[in-house]
Parts: sequence; structure tokens; C-alpha cells
Amino acid sequence: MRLEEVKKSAVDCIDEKEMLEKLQYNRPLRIKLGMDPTSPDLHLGHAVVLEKLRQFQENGHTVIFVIGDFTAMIGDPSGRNKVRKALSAEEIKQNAQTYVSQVSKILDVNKAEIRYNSEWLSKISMEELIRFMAHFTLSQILERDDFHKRFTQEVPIFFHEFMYPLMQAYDSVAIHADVELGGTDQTFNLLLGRDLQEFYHQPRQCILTMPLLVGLDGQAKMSKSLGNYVGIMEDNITMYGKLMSIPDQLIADYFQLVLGYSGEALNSVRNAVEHENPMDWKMKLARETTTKYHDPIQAELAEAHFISVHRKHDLPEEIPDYLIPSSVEVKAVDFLLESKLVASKNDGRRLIEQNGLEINGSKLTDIKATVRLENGMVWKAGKRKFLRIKIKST
RNA sequence: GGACAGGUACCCAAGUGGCCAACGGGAGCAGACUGUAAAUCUGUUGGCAUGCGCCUUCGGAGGUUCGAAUCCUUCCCUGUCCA
Repeated sequence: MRLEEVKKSAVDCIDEKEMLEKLQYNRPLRIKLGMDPTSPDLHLGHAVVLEKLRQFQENGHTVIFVIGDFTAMIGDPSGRNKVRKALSAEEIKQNAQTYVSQVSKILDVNKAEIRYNSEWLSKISMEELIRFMAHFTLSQILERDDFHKRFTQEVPIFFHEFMYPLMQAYDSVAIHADVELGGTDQTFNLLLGRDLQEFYHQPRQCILTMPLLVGLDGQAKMSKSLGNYVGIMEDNITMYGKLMSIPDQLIADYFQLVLGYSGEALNSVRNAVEHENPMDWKMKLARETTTKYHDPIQAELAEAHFISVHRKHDLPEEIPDYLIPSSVEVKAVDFLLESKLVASKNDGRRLIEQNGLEINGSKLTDIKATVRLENGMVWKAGKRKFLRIKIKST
């Protein structure tokens, strides 16, 4: 593997010289990626780093996937201005299990080493802990951007949060990592791994930081808790639809980070988005991504669905049925609530007032209206919620 | 341990006795428009009722008052400074 390949689409490689040396080794390198099982879904943001990992794997290096079942109890404060709430052991275990199967969409899991960091972290003694803690200073930790911000903004920082980077660093020691990957927001933690390895008389790991994928909102990095994500396990329709909702200026970045475009191909996308109809390119993005995580047929179906529902405003082909025993007369507002199309009656009234309710394609604008429910009748509440009445003849 | 500042709806953040279901921004939802669930514009965002009404909400619990998010007591939580 050449250095250029290693650096492809990475933001930073520390240190290049050391990386070059390591690439000369006569053995597969140990490439580490750590992930905390804090939510059950991996998304395209995670995939950016996983792709890089795969590249190493394809070049014969050993991938070590560290599942932070122990660190998840603390929660990485990276990029947050708040304490993350601790998860229960049960949740962590469940999430960890789904991670492996999700990762297998991208990596060859059989060839990778999968380790749980509770394996070593839960065994570390107080004595040992204090010994290596003595190697770091408070100001070093406070240098980290998010801690620094919280500190100056007088937002609480809890003691255990300080420990997070140290534990992640210890993971590198425990598995003898040669290289560790992570998003750019991980830089500090990754660097600490180098320090700690030195303390344990190991060769320092090189670190490779990958760009953060901006989420669907075009603002913050993609994350589950912000709800601006596309899960890699999501169905074709959702995946395609979500990708169509990204702001235009993100299109090229997604081509690069999600689909791995680079060089000439990437340039032509950037150019095209500027001068041609960006929607066409967004559709291409959505189609190719859906193909990647599903298959071409699924992608085509999703695209057809999107065009008919969102562009032509046709009814989707899959409308959930709502079973009722017989054709009855109901107050529209009441039925909206009963069928969970809205969260409350006021919500329903609002919807009607704002022309958001359609029954069989015609708008209903009277708040007090009653409707006779009939078999096959279609209710449309707002843009995306549909329901078809089904009378269950017994 | 002491002094001071603060805890408001999904988030940020005004409000310091009645005109407060509570300004404003973000986010969400709806509509218009369009090239899409993009951008922009408009409306809307506690619940129940829908003829002026009622109920719940401003860290928790009490109290003062005709009336409190706003005053008092106490408790919990956070930050700053001092020790």
C-alpha cells in the first residue's frame, strides 16, 4: 500500500514518516477502529471510516474492531456540549450485537478481529490506573476543544468524562495498534493513544483522521441523536428519500465520502452540480447509494417510488390499512386522533385549518366536518402520512 | 465550609406580582412556490372544548396574595470566586 492510497480522502495522517516506516514492515499492520455501542444503528457517517478500514483490509492488513462496551458507560464527550447519558448494560450489549452484523455490510467481519474493551478495561487496577494517569495533566485534557468550550462557557464537565480519552488510549495499548482511524473530532483521543503507548514502551500508533459527514440538515455532523442521519440498514425507500432531502451544497461531499468518488470523477460532479440541475445529481447520488447498500433493483424501485409520490404527488403504492368493523360516520378530527395520524385533537384541527387533510384526493377544510368511512377510502394527513380504510367484514 | 450567580416549553433564550400558555431564534409541522422531502415566502407549534370557557406547565415541596414564572421559606441541581 502506498502512502497516497493510505491518505486518500483522509484529512490528516500523523505522522507520515512513521506511517511510511510501518508500511515497510514485513507483516500485516494492526488497524484499529473503536466504536461505542451507544445506539443500535450505524449510519453513513460511520461508513466513511469503515470504508477506509476496508481499504486496509483489502490490502492484507488486520482490522481490529474495538467495541467500546466499557467506554459506552461513560460516553464520549467528543463534539458535545453536554454529558451523554449512560446506557444500561443491557442496551449496550444489544447494540454491540447489532454492530457486528451492520459492519459486515462493509467489512469482511470474518477476517477482522472483534474485541470488546471491557475485556481489559474492567480488569485494570486502581494502581495501574493511577500510574498512567500520572502521565497526563489536566491542562492537556482541557486543551481538547469541546472540553475547553464547556469550561469557558461554564458548562459542567464531569470527572468521569475526563477519563474517556484515557481509556480509549488504553485500548490502543491493549491491542497493540499500529494505526488508529477516526473522525476528525477524534483527533485528540487518537493522539493520546500515541502518548500512552509510549508510556508503555510500545511503538506509537499512527493516526488517520477522516472527514466528518455532514448530516441531512446540512448543519451538524451526521448523528443518530440529532436525527439527521441515514442508517446503513435502512430500507431502500427511506434511504433514497432521505438522501433526496440533503441540501444541494452537500451533494458533492456525499459523492466523495459516501460513494468514494475522487479525482477527475469528483471534480466533474462538483462542476455539474454548479452548472446543471442539482436534482439530477442528487438522484444519481441517491440511486448509487441505495444500490451500494441494497441492490440496483431496490434502488430503481425506490427511485420510481420517489418520483411518483414526491414529484407527481401520486399515492404511494404501500398505504397502511386501517381496519374498522363497519362503515360509520365519524368526526374528522376524532378519527385523525384515533388513527394516530395526528398527536392530539388540536393538532388535527391545525392540520385541517392549514389545508393539510385530503380524503380521497379532495381537501377537507371544515374543522367540524363529519365523514362517512368507506372501504378503500384514503386519508392523507400532511405530506407523508397516509392511511387506507379497510372494513373488516366478519 | 463561605460568598455570589443561575435552573423557563424539543433546544437556545426573554420575562421579575395581573395585559403570560408565556417575546425572540433554532428545530418541527402545514400551505404556497419549485427542480426534490433542496432554497425561498407565509402560517402554525401544551391539552380539552370551540359562542367569551376549562385544565396542566416556568427545578421540587410548601407559603404570602383577590391573583405568582415573577415575592417568602425550604429542599435538590449547576457554575464562578474565596478557603
